Amino acid sequence: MSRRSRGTGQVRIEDVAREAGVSAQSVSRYLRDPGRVGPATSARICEAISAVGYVPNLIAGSLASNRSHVVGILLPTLAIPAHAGPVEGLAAALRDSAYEVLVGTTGYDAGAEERLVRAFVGRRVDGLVLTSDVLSAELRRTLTAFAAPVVQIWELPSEPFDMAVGVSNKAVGAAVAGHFLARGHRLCAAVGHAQATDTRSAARVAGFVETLAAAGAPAPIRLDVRMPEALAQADAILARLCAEGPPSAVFCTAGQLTVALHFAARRAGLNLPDDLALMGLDSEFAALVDPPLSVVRVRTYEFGRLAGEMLIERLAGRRPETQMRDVGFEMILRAST
Amino acid sequence: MSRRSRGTGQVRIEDVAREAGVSAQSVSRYLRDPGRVGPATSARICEAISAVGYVPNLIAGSLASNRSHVVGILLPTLAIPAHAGPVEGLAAALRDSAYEVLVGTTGYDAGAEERLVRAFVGRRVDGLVLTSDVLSAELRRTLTAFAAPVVQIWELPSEPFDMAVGVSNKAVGAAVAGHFLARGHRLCAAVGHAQATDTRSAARVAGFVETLAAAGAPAPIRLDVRMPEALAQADAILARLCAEGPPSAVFCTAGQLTVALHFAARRAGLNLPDDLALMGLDSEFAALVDPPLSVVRVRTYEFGRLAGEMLIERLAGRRPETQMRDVGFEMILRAST
DNA sequence: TCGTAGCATGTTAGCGCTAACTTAGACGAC
DNA sequence: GTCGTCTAAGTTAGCGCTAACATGCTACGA
Repeated sequence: MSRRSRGTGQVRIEDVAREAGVSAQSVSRYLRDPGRVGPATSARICEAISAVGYVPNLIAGSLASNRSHVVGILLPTLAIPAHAGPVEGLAAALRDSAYEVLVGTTGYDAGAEERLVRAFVGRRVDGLVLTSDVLSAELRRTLTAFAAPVVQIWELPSEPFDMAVGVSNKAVGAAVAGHFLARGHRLCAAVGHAQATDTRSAARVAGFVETLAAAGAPAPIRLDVRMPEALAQADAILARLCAEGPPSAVFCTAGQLTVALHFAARRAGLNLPDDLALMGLDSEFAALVDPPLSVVRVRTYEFGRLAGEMLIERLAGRRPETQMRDVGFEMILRAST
Repeated sequence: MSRRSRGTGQVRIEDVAREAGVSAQSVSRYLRDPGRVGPATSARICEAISAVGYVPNLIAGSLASNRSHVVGILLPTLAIPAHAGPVEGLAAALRDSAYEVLVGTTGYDAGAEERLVRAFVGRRVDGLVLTSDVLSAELRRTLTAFAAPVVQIWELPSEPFDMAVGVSNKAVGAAVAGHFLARGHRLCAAVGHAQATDTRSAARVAGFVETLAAAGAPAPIRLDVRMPEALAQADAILARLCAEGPPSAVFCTAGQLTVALHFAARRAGLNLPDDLALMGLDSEFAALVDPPLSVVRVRTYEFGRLAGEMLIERLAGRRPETQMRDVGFEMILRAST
């Protein structure tokens, strides 16, 4: 069974080679591309591997080949399905390529992001997926020196570092504003995310505000909330909005809070959409509540999947035809607006 | 700035050593434990590092020290917050320990699990967190040979491989059944998860069924559904349950489906809890719907956090006092039951 | 004065693998 | 027969770091 040697006591490639009566290099070749060794050798190596119970040491391989076969992804949190989506997409895209996914969560903290990028660079990841559209000068310097492919996801940065996959969050906000205007709303409200590093939420609100202004509507009521605490305070948030207006339509970019506001509005005796129109980003329950919620759907899984594909292209030495991909969004209009 | 050498063109520890006028070993010592070099040397090394822009190659370090400083975690999917929780918890527990988290999603596929474990073993992870309570003989063999600490999370296995953090899913089901019985329900229903490898959902249903049987209640109606597709078919699922009973109480262990069933029941004109009692696992919306849902809360974040702590203990050469930790659960009784 | 203990630092020898080069042999064109 | 070409395999020399051992120095009690 397991044939030990000195050192760390691991079964090494040389143990396989000895067992099969070939050189270590042939075993190495067999493992990375079986077609490059003869059929008889191939068979003997295959047998030898299971005979000695060999599991290649990918760390040693990484050092020798200068390829870690690991891709890193940084995101604010995994607790929100919209952020977990890209990780799933990335893992799916890399599944058949012998790449593994290293995950770092920043908790919306820019300092944590820089620390994690340094840790990932230290591990010599072959590619990096970031959830920030603006990078500090320090970070750009680190990444430039590192020279690995980088994909920024979620937003389409005005100054992309390398590649990007995302959506124009500003366009999302503008589309919602356009929809509200078309329905005849004038005084609107926007509920955003209070995390300063969540530039995506800020961009959606900005697009919303600008479009209303351009149409001559009054400036919308604005409120920024902290998630997930705000979920339990939906009644108070709704009351604050109404106290300043009340608005006839609310755009909520803070994830699940939209559904919570829906319940709060019903508890307050408001009829949707006549007393209040409500729209937000997609969530699992948006279609289930009564009346069902109009939403903007952004396919975040695709962010990760496409990022993975672009990284693979680059790591294979090819240059993807597009460096910046807009996944777009979908307005799903239901009874709440 | 960057001082290149031959080879891969990276800045190496030796470049720092030359710049600081010390040996490479001193730089290595400084990096891992600054207290082990003299203060003057320390200062010169620190300057030299930023002067040459050095980022240690952790891959080379791993090979030499036989410690990867990476921990792997395997889970069925990240799309469900209950499964993303442990990853966050693990990352949080490891944050200050210079360990990174390698994530693998199996999609409830046992084959994928074995593949991923092999890939993680190949990367020589220092520890492993698994979301399975039963391991195949093949897997046990691989892990035994690998000899790294392993924590199984979610369920408390009858035959733990090494360490475990979880909850007795059977006790969860039993507690819900007990609650239903105490409220006078006789004919109940259990909606579970159709994925064969989701033994956690199966255990909850089993505990539920056994407790009802022990109390002499009729065998509950049982239904297994596929998630997340079932979310959109809540009306049909409710209709099927009612056609076979109707039951007076439903225990739904399939995540978010409980909330969807709640809406379906209201659409069907049923009053909760008089016409139908409904209870499930916790979700963000359970408290928000009307009437609010009774739930069982399981702190999955703690699974990951405690698993991380136990791994750190073991990796530091200590033996955690308990090898198996029951995080327990909480029954939150609201108006739906 | 010596011995030895303790600390800071240097030297040596790999960790397990693969890139790059080398060799051996088969085959066919001329 | 000679040469070049091709394929399959072996040989050599690291990848960048750290464990383990070696060295040199200072301090201090007997």
